[in-house]
Amino acid sequence: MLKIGELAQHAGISRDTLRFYEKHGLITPSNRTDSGYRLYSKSDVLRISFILSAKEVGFTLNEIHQLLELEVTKDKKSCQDVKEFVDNKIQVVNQRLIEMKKIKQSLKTLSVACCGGDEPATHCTILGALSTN
Amino acid sequence: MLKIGELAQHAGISRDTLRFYEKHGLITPSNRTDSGYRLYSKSDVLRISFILSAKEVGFTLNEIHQLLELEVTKDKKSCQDVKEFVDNKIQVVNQRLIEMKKIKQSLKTLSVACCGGDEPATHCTILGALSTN
DNA sequence: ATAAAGTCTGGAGTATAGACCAGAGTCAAG
DNA sequence: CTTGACTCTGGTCTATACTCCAGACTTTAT
Repeated sequence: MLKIGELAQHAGISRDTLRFYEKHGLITPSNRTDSGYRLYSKSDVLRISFILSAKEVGFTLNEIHQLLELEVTKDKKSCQDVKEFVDNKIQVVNQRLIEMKKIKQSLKTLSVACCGGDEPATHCTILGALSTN
Repeated sequence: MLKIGELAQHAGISRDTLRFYEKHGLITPSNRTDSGYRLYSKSDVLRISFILSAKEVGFTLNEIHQLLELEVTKDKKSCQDVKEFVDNKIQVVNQRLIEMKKIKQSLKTLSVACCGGDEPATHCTILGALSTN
């Protein structure tokens, strides 16, 4: 079990951020010491790592909350509902992947095209790089 | 030349957002009518589309501003500086691509694993899907 | 010619995601 | 057994990226 400072350091975020996530229902420490210190388990660590990945990918904390709440319990929420929600998120991710590859290509063009040559200046701005792709 | 409302509709954003971007130096309409209405050219449209792509990819408006300002003029800013900046952004994009693919895999697992079967419940949450990847 | 729709500037308000601080209690080392 | 590092709660503050007026002017459609 990790104390808040340990988890924070491990995850590369601040203690305040962990408490902030807790206040917004994204994570609750598995235990507390008698004196009230938060104690985080391995699965808490996994959960935090998911939250950070999802954030990096562009999901809001609100969306991440929804993703974490998803549970196909077969009675509470129909499997189909979950599937729809998730498939929708997959579409979003796919769209972002496409955008990301476009941007990456432009950046690469910009990176290699302009150094040490008489490249036309049109390739030497991000917009120039964009329009040649 | 497009008026602000036309460009807004075309780009799928609001007029206010366009004015907001202008205020923050991301774009300036190529022209104005005599009465002061903004007029946007084709290259303005391209610029907006870049801004939106870059935003989707997770860059802040500030970073996008920097990207748009990049110009290898060989005297003002050394080519090497630009290259470093851009290569750094490429690294960021690459990292996000990795995270994105992880998340996508988890979502896919979640999408297919839980409907119509006696799948173990551990596969039916996002964290369950995550840990099996 | 007039009404509706669009645009202008300037400023205030909102949502998100934290960061920071105060005052009090807790723990670990010397 | 005290000192320094850590944690607690509750609250305020900040940056980012919009969003929404208000009041005035312009354009477009009938």
